[in-house]
Amino acid sequence: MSNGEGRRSKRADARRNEKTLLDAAAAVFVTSGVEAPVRDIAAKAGVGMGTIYRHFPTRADLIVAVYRHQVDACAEAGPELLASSDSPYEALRRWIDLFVDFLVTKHGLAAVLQSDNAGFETLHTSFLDSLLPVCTRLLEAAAEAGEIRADLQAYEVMRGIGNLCIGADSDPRYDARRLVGVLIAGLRA
Amino acid sequence: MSNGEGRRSKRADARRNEKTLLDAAAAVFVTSGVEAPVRDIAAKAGVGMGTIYRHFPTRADLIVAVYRHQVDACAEAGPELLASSDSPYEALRRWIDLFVDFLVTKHGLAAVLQSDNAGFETLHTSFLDSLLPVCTRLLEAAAEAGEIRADLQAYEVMRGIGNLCIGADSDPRYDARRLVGVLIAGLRA
Amino acid sequence: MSNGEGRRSKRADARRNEKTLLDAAAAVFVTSGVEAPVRDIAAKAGVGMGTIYRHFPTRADLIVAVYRHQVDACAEAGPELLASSDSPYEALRRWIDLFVDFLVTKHGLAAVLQSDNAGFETLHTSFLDSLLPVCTRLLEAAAEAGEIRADLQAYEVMRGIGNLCIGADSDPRYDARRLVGVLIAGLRA
Amino acid sequence: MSNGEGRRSKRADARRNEKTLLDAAAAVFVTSGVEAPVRDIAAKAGVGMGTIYRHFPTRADLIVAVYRHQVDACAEAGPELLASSDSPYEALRRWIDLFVDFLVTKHGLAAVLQSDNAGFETLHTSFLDSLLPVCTRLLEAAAEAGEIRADLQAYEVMRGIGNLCIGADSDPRYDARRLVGVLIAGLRA
DNA sequence: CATGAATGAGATTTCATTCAT
DNA sequence: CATGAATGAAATCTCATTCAT
Repeated sequence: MSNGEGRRSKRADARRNEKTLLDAAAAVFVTSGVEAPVRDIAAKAGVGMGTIYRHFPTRADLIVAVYRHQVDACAEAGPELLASSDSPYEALRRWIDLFVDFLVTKHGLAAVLQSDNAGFETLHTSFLDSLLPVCTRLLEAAAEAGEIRADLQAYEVMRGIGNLCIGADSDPRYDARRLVGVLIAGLRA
Repeated sequence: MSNGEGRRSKRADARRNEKTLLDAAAAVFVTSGVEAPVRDIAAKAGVGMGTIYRHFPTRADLIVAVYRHQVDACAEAGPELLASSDSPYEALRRWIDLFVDFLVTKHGLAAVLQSDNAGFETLHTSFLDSLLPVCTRLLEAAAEAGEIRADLQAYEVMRGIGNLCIGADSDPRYDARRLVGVLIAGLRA
Repeated sequence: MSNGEGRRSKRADARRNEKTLLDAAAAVFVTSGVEAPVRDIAAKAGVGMGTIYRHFPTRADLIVAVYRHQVDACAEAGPELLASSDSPYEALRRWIDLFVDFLVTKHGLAAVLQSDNAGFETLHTSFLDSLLPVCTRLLEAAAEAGEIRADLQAYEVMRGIGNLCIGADSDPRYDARRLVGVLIAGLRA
Repeated sequence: MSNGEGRRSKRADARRNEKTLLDAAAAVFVTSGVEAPVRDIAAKAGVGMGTIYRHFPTRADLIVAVYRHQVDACAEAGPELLASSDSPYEALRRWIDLFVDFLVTKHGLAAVLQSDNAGFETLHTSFLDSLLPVCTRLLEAAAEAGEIRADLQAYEVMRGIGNLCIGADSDPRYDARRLVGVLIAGLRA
């Protein structure tokens, strides 16, 4: 085996390894929530705990990586929805649906997103960096079209939606989607 | 000292002590949240941990006791507001303001209120028992007056409001009161 | 009420009180064993825990008092059995039956009787003071009659019997009476 | 270092550590009994408490491991004694000597062996699984040879012996070996 | 003298994080 | 670079014993 190939295969290995890790973490997050013991995730991935820590020094790093694709997809959907919807408000509504669908299926994610625990600062920031501009854009468009009030920051709206999604999966009497619908209705001018 | 007085003075003592406990717990809850270690609360009160357990066997019992008065006051304010407000919707709005004021000043309370942890079941139940009938009454009045949609359960509304209050005290960019206002606006028919 | 009467009735009260205590302790010992929490005994007696401690400073004192009558009765039965039995060995056998009957019906008593815990020293001593002379007498009589070996101390025999009774009530596969029978059979010359 | 070696050396390390643990536990058991606090055992071994729990999730697991070798040796000695002794009864007697020697030197072991505490169920079972068949075999052989009565179960006999050994080490006036001798003598037909 | 509230040591158990192999 | 054993701080809860009322 040549050095070049060796190096390349190592990189490939590392990528595969990281993929395994993220899949395992995602699976454990579904059943045990995003605060599941590191040991459980490592076990699911079939690696040592040290490997998790090497790739993702903090839990926030791991969570960010696990949901990176879905968050990016959500961010990217914003402009498309704005272009394809009948109105900015409709685009906003549909985009928020996407965001809510994402959140309510992630056991415990909404909860850590608003956690004031210092360790989750990164997570908070990362999600907001991706989504806040999109949400801002949609809110501005709807506000400019006179469809909604103009005095609300995207940060507040997203945070509110995030909060409404907390614990949505463990209580059949509570329908986060419906309440978010009420909130969005409340934005109307 | 007669037996009667003796017994009474002991009870008075215990009551005084319980007051100390509740004050200490309230204080610790403010700084460390309602999930603060029992040891910390005991230390703050200047009592042994056993004393906490004697008075409040579970953490839920303690939290309920700490906030009992405020919850009751909130519950009692409902009918009064309904009688004194210009409209049922206005009464609802003002009552919810009270509820939100209560929640946002209780570090971590909103979070445990929606926790699916079995230990907090009592807490959950206790709060709902007091407040749900009041909220139901206000929602029905407003719905009957045609001011709001009639398809939302009080449970959902209260839970939504509770969720919006989570973490409200640790983030200056997030104003739970304002968002709850948006939610209430969204109830309009 | 005269002083004399007052004093006498107080003594009567104290006696009644102590009787209540012992009955309650006996009852709790039956269900929870002789190491039951002091609180439980006090509750059963309808008195404060301090009252228990006043009358019986150590647990051993309480246990001794609870079983005083039965131990005395057992001690007194010795000479009678010796007089009325066909042989000293037969008297010994029947006396040990009494002792075993006493022990196996006292949940946990046999266990604390051999405990090396300093607190139970009194208990140990008290029981032995009453019963050892009786047992010694019976063993000597049987030994002198040539029915059993003469090299065993009463202390050892009683302790052995006590040990064989440990846990006899919680295991249907173990019959302490039968094993004690084997032990007594083993004493034969 | 190859993977194979790396893995093997790690296991060797863990084994060494486990040995340290067992030695420490054995030492603490001698001085403080088999119910010594986990913290004490960890301290003696110079490890964290978590290490104990990792290797031996329950106290019963630890006790079983500490005495595994001796119990096995005792079990294995049974057939040998049967083959090498002058009579089955003699083999039984000598085997029971081994068992008693084992028990009386284990502070508190005999006591937990008959404890009805659920946590010690495993311990109880483990010991019986090893020793009961051996004892049964010896009793049957002696019974068939007409040397002892045939109506006693090995369980009862072992339990009785175990009981006789309780507290044997803390009382110079009590010689468990001698009393067990009496019990065994009592088995004679 | 009786009460029972209060004390607080002590035991168990979990899990994030480190680091020797 | 990976492993997972080890660490040990934290938190909970119990109950014998004391002592203010």
